[in-house]
Amino acid sequence: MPAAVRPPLTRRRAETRQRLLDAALVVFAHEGFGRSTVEQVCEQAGFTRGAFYSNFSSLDELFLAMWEQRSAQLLADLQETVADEAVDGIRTVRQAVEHLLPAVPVDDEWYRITAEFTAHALRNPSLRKVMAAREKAITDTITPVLERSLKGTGRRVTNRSALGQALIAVHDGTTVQCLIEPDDETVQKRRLDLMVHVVLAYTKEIDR
Amino acid sequence: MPAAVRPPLTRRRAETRQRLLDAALVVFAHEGFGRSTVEQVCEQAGFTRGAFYSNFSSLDELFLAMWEQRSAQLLADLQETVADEAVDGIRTVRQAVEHLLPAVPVDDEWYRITAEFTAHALRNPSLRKVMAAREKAITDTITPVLERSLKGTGRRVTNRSALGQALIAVHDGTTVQCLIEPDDETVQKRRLDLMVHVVLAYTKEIDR
DNA sequence: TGTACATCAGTGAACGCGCGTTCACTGATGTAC
DNA sequence: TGTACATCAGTGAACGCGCGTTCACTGATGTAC
Repeated sequence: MPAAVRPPLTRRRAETRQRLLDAALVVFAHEGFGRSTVEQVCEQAGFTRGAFYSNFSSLDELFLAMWEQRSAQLLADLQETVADEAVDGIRTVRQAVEHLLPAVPVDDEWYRITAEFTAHALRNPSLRKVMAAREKAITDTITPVLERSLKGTGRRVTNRSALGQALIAVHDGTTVQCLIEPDDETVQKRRLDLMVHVVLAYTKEIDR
Repeated sequence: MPAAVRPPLTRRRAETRQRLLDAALVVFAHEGFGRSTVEQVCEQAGFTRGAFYSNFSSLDELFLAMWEQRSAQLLADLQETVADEAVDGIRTVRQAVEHLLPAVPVDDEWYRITAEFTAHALRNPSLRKVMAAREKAITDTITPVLERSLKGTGRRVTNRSALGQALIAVHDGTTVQCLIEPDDETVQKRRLDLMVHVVLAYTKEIDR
């Protein structure tokens, strides 16, 4: 019972949309957004091109819808994964980072898409806003989770939003490095080290 | 007098190649690599399509050639800019970072291209190697320059290559943030802060 | 330095495919009685 | 619950454009004498 400003959106229609969104992820990751065609997306989804135009007005629109849905989903998954985990055993910042990092998967496919979306957003002011909003959402999700993990370490965050921003930058920057050299273990280790250093820099010991 | 394994490459030919490479930068930055066409590049360069095929076998090849040339050029420029500058006045790590950071311009156009090249490289193993090599070249250029700037600060680098890797990650990660929110000064300031923290983490005081 | 010739490099027309976009249509879904 | 009808949602054919790719050609460049 949607308080429809938009047309009611029947079940059939919602399913078609979703199949197109799912197909978009697969095709864009494989071909690259720029090289993808309406035809390819429809074939992947098992529809004819008419179905596409009945649901979206352009590939750009589909790309945006898919990216927003997917990144929201990733955040939700992250939160769910980490929310109920015990943090009792965590005594050091390194342990806290080791606890969180695996919850953010280094996903090849998704990263390709994000990189292209970023490039795309840099050409389009309204997409920049979408990306900026997404970044804020990530910070808002990550920081509380991190603070919870830090409880047993005797340290507290000194500047929440600066830490959030720093972690995103480091996360994104090191993700590329990990994906470019997937067999190099040092890259992975240094990624973790760097995050630990950053968390240390933006927290301080609680004086009692 | 090239020790030609490759055909001698006359001057005319070299100029045509270069004009195509320059045109590629403009067009790819504007349209995105995936959305660019041979026709557009040729028009920008002032040639017909035949000229393109006489010099490159595909847009992919042109993209790679352009990216390699450009990023080598950026590194060379960086080195030249910073090489002769005085570092006498530098007494703190913050000053050292403030000295270096402006030498690496935050270039919108170039970043778009790099982001797409990254996405592209993630689909293509031999391009991954190109990117990995590039990253090594960056580290090799940056680290000595940074060490020179650190002379007056009484600190020395503890792990060159880890620091190099960390700085690249932080640089790339924060560059996106700066480009996404170009009007937000905090983002810029925090970028600098983060770099300072990182340099501090990977250096230590010289004990005398 | 000038001329004749050979090779090279870019021209531009031609071909055909693939794709975006539209639209009359039909089968699926929902509603009223 | 069943039937008749209305609306909706995706089909698939059709159209045409833009582009990739080729190639016989011509004008530019280089070389030998």
